[in-house]
Amino acid sequence: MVHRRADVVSRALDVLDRYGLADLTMRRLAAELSVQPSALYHHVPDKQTLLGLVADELLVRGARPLPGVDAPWDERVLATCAGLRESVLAYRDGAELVATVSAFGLGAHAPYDALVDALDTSGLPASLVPTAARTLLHFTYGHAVEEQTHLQAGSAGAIADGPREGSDFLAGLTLVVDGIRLRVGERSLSER
Amino acid sequence: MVHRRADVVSRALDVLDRYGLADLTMRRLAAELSVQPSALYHHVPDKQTLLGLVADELLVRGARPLPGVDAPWDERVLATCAGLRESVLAYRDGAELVATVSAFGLGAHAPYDALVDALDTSGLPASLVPTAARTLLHFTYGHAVEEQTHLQAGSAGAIADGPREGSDFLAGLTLVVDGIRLRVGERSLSER
DNA sequence: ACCTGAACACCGTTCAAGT
DNA sequence: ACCTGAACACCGTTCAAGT
Repeated sequence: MVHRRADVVSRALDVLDRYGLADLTMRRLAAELSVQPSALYHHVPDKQTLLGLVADELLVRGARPLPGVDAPWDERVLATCAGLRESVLAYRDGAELVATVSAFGLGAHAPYDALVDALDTSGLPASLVPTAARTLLHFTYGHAVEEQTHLQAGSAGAIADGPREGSDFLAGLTLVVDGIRLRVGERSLSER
Repeated sequence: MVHRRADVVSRALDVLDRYGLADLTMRRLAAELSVQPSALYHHVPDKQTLLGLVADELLVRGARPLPGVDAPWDERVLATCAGLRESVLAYRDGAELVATVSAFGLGAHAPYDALVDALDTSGLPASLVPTAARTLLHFTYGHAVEEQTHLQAGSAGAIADGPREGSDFLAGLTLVVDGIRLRVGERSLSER
């Protein structure tokens, strides 16, 4: 059976969703493709790179139409973070995968770029835009990883824990970066 | 050579700092203690638990005197987050270890408890205190992991990247949780 | 171009047995 | 109580060789 890189990546995403990140091994993936483990290295240089590609594929599949560039900046920011959260929660261990890949710079650059793009029209000084974008990603990933950990623990019965409010995501979140208020969800931005 | 659990944990922390999280293996640690890998299971049920103990030991060693309970709540919050950041940055891969352990509920409960404690005196409605505490931890861990990734990449020469501003941590950060402003560094807290 | 087969250098964990 | 020795069931990756 002959495969291409895209087959390997989409099959890997499938394995991730069905068995989890810990079971997404090169050997498991190879077996799933009815191929020897070594054959994977014809399509991908190493596992690290593969995970980056899987994260990007996950994000592409979860992508929804975002507000246009003419929309208010805070709507764009909120839609980007909320969409990101929805995308990573849609796949088993998706939050951990994307957060890891992002931290190591192996992929998942699109959300950062989208945030920078939206923040560029916010009136926030350009020098603070990267910090603000990273702060929003920190919160979004951190929150999503925790949500997913508890959601999955609940369904697997691994951790016995109280129920979880799931709807507080970015609810009225305001970040102030160096004295600049950056409110998400209400479009206010005031200095000092 | 006879060991106790404390010896295993502190040696593990030593291996973490010298060789990194990826090289903190049961076999490596055993070799470091001049013992067979199986001997470790006399002191610790599994690796997961060990990592939790190592994270807690790291936090204990990095602990500094915090403002007392009579101090302003925002000073206490800021000191907790800043101290947490300092502690995890002081050990190689410390941020990743503590963040992971914390996400999986295997340890590192002290910072969360300290934040809840401080926020209890902030005037924030009690029902929002857990969310606020988790939000602050998300930001602190996310920021620290990213700082450390880039710091270590720079010193190892693995990733070539621009220089990094290191002093923007919690600088004027305000979080608004459900309409309640929670400003850190200036002790304001206003509703709506 | 795509894959096999075999090997290398590792993992975490278990368990009977020793002192 | 603390540890050894040996095994089990895995890893990621390389590389010569096949079609």
